[in-house]
Amino acid sequence: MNIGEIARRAGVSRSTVSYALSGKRPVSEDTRRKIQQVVDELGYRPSASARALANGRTSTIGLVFPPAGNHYTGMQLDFIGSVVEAAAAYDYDVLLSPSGMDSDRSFQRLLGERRVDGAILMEIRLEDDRADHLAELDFPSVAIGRTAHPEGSWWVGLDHTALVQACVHHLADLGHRRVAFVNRPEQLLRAGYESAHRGLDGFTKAAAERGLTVRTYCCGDDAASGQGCVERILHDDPATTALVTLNEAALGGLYRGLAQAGRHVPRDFSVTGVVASRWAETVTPQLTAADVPAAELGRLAVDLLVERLDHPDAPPRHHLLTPPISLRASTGPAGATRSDATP
Amino acid sequence: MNIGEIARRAGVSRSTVSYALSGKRPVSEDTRRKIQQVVDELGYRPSASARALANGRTSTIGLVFPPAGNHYTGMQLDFIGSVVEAAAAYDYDVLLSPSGMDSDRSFQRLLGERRVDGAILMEIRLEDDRADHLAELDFPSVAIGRTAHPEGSWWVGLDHTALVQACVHHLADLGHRRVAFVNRPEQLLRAGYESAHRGLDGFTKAAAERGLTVRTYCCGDDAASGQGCVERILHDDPATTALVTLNEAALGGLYRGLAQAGRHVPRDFSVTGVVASRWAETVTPQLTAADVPAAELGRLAVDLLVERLDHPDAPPRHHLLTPPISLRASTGPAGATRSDATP
DNA sequence: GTCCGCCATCGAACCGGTTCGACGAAGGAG
DNA sequence: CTCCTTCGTCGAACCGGTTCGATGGCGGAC
Repeated sequence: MNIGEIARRAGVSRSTVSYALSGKRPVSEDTRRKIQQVVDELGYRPSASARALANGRTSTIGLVFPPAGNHYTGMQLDFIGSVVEAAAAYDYDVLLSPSGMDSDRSFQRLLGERRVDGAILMEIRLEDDRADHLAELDFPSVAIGRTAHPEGSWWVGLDHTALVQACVHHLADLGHRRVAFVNRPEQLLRAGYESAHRGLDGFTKAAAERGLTVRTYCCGDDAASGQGCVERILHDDPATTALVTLNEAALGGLYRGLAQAGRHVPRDFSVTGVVASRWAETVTPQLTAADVPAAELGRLAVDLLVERLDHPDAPPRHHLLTPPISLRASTGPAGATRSDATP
Repeated sequence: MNIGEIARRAGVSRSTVSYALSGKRPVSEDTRRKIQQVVDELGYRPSASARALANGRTSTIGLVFPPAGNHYTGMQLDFIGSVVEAAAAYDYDVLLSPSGMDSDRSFQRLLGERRVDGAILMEIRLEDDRADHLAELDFPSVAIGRTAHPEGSWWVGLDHTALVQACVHHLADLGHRRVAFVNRPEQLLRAGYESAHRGLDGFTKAAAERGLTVRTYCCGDDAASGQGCVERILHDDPATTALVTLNEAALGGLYRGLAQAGRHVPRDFSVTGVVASRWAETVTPQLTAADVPAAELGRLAVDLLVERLDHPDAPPRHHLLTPPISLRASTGPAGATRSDATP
């Protein structure tokens, strides 16, 4: 079942078989047919390991994501799916690598043992040692998200700052004056996760611009935390009439918390944020939100990585996406009937 | 940066380096130290491709899941995460393969090109050509789910029949007499997806046992379909007071449909089913459901696969899980106030 | 002092492909 | 008829590890 066996049965040399299959040198029509026939007969496929060893490319890309400790969110799922699909279109396989730190064993495997030709990094931090490490080695990679200093590197990302700003302006336009921000978990914020930081920046900036009274919260990635977070918000400032969130996984909990506090969405309270559309459509009322185009980001990341692999000297490229807010049903004008507004 | 370089710098032969690092033959303490020092200095790591070629094992397992066309559900995400994590603990990498059919290009890559040592199959069908193909080749694999004839093969799975039966009995015990079943999409049922079939069987069987009046529905994997499905249910039989579902992704839509029809959960209408706990807890009221232990299934699948790889002649093993129903807040006694019950 | 055995190390072959340089036959130009 | 190309094919080297059999040096037993 190796190339020598094919060569013998076809009555030619191993190199001829190789050339016939790769087309890298001309082979006479007769021999080509003969070889192809033997190959088809035996169902021969060249060994990926041998090929990788010989030409130094594995035809595999690594997808590096954080360890499972914190739950995966729906966004991450969509990324993974679209990356795999896009990679398959370019004839690349995808190797999953759960990796937190730079010194990580799994990360070392990918790079040190040369298991992959390139890597896609998820869940980028503003100061990201994995990204720094890859840049240092000049290892082909594309980040999903951008670090504090993205110059000279390849990435695709969402303009979280602008997105959250748009959410705040949307609420301010509706007349909301007291707004809360529900961020990702505190440990992620402290670790420097890009979306958490830039989202928070955008929130603070836009709130200042519009002269809003705001509070910001961190919230665990699950329903119970979301519910608790709403309780904190309404306890800290019962006059709050709206919130903006980046936290997809807490969304259901946020809604539950509001319902239990007797706040009707959107009549008494508006909710918006940055969330993948399939999750925005799951809650009732459906969430008015900047839809995260996770699948598109995944596809673009693969496009960029393949370009970088094909042209090692190409100048860095990136894509910064700013999807519009999809108006659904979770936001409305402030100052409608609210029980505790008229004591 | 290859083993020859290490050997030269340490003043020994390549084989000695190999033995020093693998420990497969004794090496004097002095040489071992010298070699280790050079290795550390240069940060040497043996090439995975070369090693795979030499000893015929890639230290990689393939995770085969259906193409992205149909959305991924939360369950699948949890599987992927836990499989990757469990595999890492055994020093295996995970290669993702989107694969529908047996003749699939991607599937051929995995097997034909020997990219992986073994495979884990997700989304098993009762008659599954991928599973048959693997069994025929005697290729080490573990299925998540079991085919119609699982004898002699390795698998982990959920007893969907028993789980759905438990749901039906729970509803019947509460006095519900007219119950609907919301299954996965019709195309998946027709394709023979195991969970859809066994779940339906369990539903039909238990309903007959308890003498219930039932209807069964297929429902797309998204919120809009769920909402539409509830409309169909209430149109077909307005006296329906409960439903059982396997369809995680439609859950939010089911709730919305009920709310829009003026049915309060759980006062007017009970909802239950088989759903991962994190999703059951997202909706309000939280779903009483048999919690799918996706992470545990993933881990067990890896355990079994590794065992099979280590002991090629071991007899087939499997794990059939039947998690209990978690009582939450979405079911209640039938026959409470219902507007259209008293015209 | 000689012989035996063990331990540590080495050299060579092998895994299964790719690729380069060379070589022989056929065909065209002179 | 010879010379020079061109085309198709072959053999050998190489990618970077692993593994087997062989070899050399040393110490202990007699």
